[in-house]
Amino acid sequence: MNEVLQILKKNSLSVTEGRKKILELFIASEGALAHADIEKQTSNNFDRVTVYRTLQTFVEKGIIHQIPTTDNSVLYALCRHNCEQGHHHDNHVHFICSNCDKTICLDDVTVPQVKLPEGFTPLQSAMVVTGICLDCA
Amino acid sequence: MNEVLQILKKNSLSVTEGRKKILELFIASEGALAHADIEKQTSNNFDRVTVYRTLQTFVEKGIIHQIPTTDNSVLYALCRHNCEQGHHHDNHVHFICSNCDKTICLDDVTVPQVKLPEGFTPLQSAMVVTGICLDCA
DNA sequence: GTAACTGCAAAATATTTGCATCCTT
DNA sequence: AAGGATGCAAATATTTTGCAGTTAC
Repeated sequence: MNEVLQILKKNSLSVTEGRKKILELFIASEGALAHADIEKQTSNNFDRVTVYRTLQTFVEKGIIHQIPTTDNSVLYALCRHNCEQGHHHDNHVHFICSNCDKTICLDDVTVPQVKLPEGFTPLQSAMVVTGICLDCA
Repeated sequence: MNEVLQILKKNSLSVTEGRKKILELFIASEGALAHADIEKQTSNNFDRVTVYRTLQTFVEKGIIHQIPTTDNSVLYALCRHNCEQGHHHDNHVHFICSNCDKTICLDDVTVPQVKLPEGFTPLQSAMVVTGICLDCA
C-alpha cells in the first residue's frame, strides 16, 4: 500500500481524489506549501473550497502542520514525526530562503529549549530561520 | 519631548494624530497587537486604510516588527532594541499565551543559535513559544 | 507653498457557509 | 443505503489602490 493511502487510512479519512492529490503534492515537495501553491497545482481538478476544507481536515488530524510566517500567509508542511490528532510535535526548525522564497523543514534540527522568565510555562516552541538555502548558496 | 514624538522625529515622519495614537497604543500595550486590535481601538478616529498604511510605514522604518504566528493573523510589536530602517534586530523570543491569547515580547530572552545543515546560511531567526503566561499561571 | 498624509469609494483577494449532488465505504 | 466529501453560489472578511481633499512643516 502506498504512503498516501496509509496516511489516509490511519486517520480514518475516506480516500478521495482531492485528498490523494494534495497529499502527493506535499510528499513530492521538499518544503512547505501555501494554500495558493496547492490551489495553483490543482485548480483544474478541484474547487478552491475543497482545498480549504482538505487542508483544514489534515491539520485537525495532525497530518500536516502550519508554519509561522511573518507575512500574512499560512504555510503547511507534512508532519514527519510523532504527530497525533490534536497534539502536534512540530519541534523542528523551519528555514525560509530569502532568495528563492522556499520554506524547508529542517527535520533534523530541533528547536532548542529556552529559559523563560519566572512564571511562564512553555508548551510548544516554533522557530523560523531566514537566510540562504542550499540550492541558492 | 515625549517618547512618541521622539520616535517619529528620529524616523523623519511627520507627526499626525493617527501616528501618535497608534504609537501610544503600542507603548501602552505590554504585548503585541493585531491589525484588528488597533482598528478596534481607533475606529472612531481613523479610517481602516490609515491603520494599514501607518503599520506599513512603521514596519518599513523599523519602528515595529511583525511577529510570526501559525494562524494567518499578523501581529506587530514595538522594536525595543537596535532596529534600523530595513534591518530589524528582532532577536528576542515571542510568547503566546494559550489561555488569554496575548502575545508578549520576551525582550530579555534572545533566540538561541542553531546549527544548520551544511550549505544553509542563516540571516535572521525568530522563535515563538506557546504556553501559559505569568498572568494566567 | 509643497510634499506628505488621510478619508472615501471601489477594486481585488481571501476565507467561510449553505445546500444540493455525488462518491466512498 | 448512509454518511461524508465535493462543487457551486453567495456571503463575509481582508487588503490594496486611486484620487481628491486636508494637514504638517
